[in-house]
Amino acid sequence: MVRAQPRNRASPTPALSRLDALSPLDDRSKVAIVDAASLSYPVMARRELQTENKAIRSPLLLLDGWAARVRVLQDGRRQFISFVLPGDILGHYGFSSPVATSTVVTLTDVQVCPLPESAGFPILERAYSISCAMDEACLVAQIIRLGRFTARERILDLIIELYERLSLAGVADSDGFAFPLTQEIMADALGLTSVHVNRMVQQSRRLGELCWTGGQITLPDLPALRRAIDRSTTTIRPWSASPFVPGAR
Amino acid sequence: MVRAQPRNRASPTPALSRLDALSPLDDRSKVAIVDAASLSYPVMARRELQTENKAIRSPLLLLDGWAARVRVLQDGRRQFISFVLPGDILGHYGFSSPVATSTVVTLTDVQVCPLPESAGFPILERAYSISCAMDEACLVAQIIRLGRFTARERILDLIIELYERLSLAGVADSDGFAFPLTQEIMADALGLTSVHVNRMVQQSRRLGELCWTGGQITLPDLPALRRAIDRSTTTIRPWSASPFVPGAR
DNA sequence: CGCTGGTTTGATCTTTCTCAAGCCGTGTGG
DNA sequence: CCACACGGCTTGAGAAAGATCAAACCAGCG
Repeated sequence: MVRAQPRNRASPTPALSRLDALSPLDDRSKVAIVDAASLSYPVMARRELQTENKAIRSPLLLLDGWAARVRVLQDGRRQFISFVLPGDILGHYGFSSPVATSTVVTLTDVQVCPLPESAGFPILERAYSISCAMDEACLVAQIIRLGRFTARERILDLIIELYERLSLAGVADSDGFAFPLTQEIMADALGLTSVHVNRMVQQSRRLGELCWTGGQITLPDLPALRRAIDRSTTTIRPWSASPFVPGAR
Repeated sequence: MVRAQPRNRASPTPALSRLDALSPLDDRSKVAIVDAASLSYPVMARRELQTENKAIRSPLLLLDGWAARVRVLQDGRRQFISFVLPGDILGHYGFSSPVATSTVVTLTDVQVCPLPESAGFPILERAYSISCAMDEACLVAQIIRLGRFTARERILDLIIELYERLSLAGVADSDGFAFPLTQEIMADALGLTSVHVNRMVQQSRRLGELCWTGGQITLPDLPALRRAIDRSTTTIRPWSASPFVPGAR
């Protein structure tokens, strides 16, 4: 059966690459993703994909572009909660909750498609479940940044996280990646002002740890950066680092 | 069949109360909880219930006492990620991850028991799933606090959240509740120093919005507080509060 | 050419941290 | 019964990180 091919159909590659990296997919799952991607449609920047407390139309798969979970306080203060990158899942909460827990806005023009149903696809289900665990890990990372990192650490740590997530989706190469965030958005993600973000970024540029121009970022020495910042979710530390050591800061 | 009754067995009531409030339980589920509670055992304060990157022995149900998810950086900075209260579930991640994503320490002496299996209990499964969604909502709330709230707002907002969660488990009454956290722990949860927490708490006491003595807290005018702080996860706001209003802070 | 959105810079102010000491209640061993 | 050690709370003075306000700059674009 020949399916009509919509022009401008988004590539399923980032989603395939990411989900497959999280948990190896079988052919059936891959076909499901490719099929879903053929139903992709574009959404312009600055549109709400999901609105807090409103029903979720259907869980989505982001195929291309960037989005973010955000909350805006009554007095206008804005906090970006997390970023949604190509290959990420949106609005899929185990099996409860027909209601969105937060607003999701597009930061760039994006391509989305309905998320393939996982019922009866244990392999796909597993991938979704791991994706969900990753989301949680990102929230935790965000808490650590906001709670205990300095401005400079916050900025670099977030950039590294985004870089690593983009790599998973195969949309970053070792010598740089497209970075569509403005300094103001960074500020509202990191609990800072854009002025301060700017000054810290400049400092990092001067130190040669960060090249950021024209929506492109390169990290000249990623391993060194990872060491400088405490990016050690995966590190096992000795007893001395017990949560109850006194004199900690 | 008469089961031997261990002395000092913890009450299943908070867990029952909380889970039933999240999603009404049937008798079968209640029996499962009560049975599990009969297997409860005590753990002293300042012990690790779960260690980051170590295998999870088995998912747990906290029956009594307080615990917290925490991360400690190499240089000793400590961040409490979230608090675990009576009736809360621990180490249950959909069906993936045999590995703990963060360390959980007891803050007081606690009583825990193995979490009843939910396989084949759709009703229990649903309650767990909602509990899990609540956990996520708490992480998001924590991000908002750390990112965009002032010190005073952070403190009051966290106290209100804990009060509301304790109410769900039925272990808080309108005129106050037991509050075992030290100001230092509050500080490490809120990204502040204990000195500053102390000063802000005193200010709130002077203003009469908070009574906190001897491990007991009362909130004389909760509705007013909720209004003063932006605690409006549940509020639907008009278009003007779009994530992209300019001039926001 | 003149907007527009984003970045950069400077000067000043505020919040929060740091360090250091004192206080207070509780429990413990002499 | 007292001394004192301990954990947690309180207070003060000075320092630093980050916010605020305001203006200039700069590139892309209609």
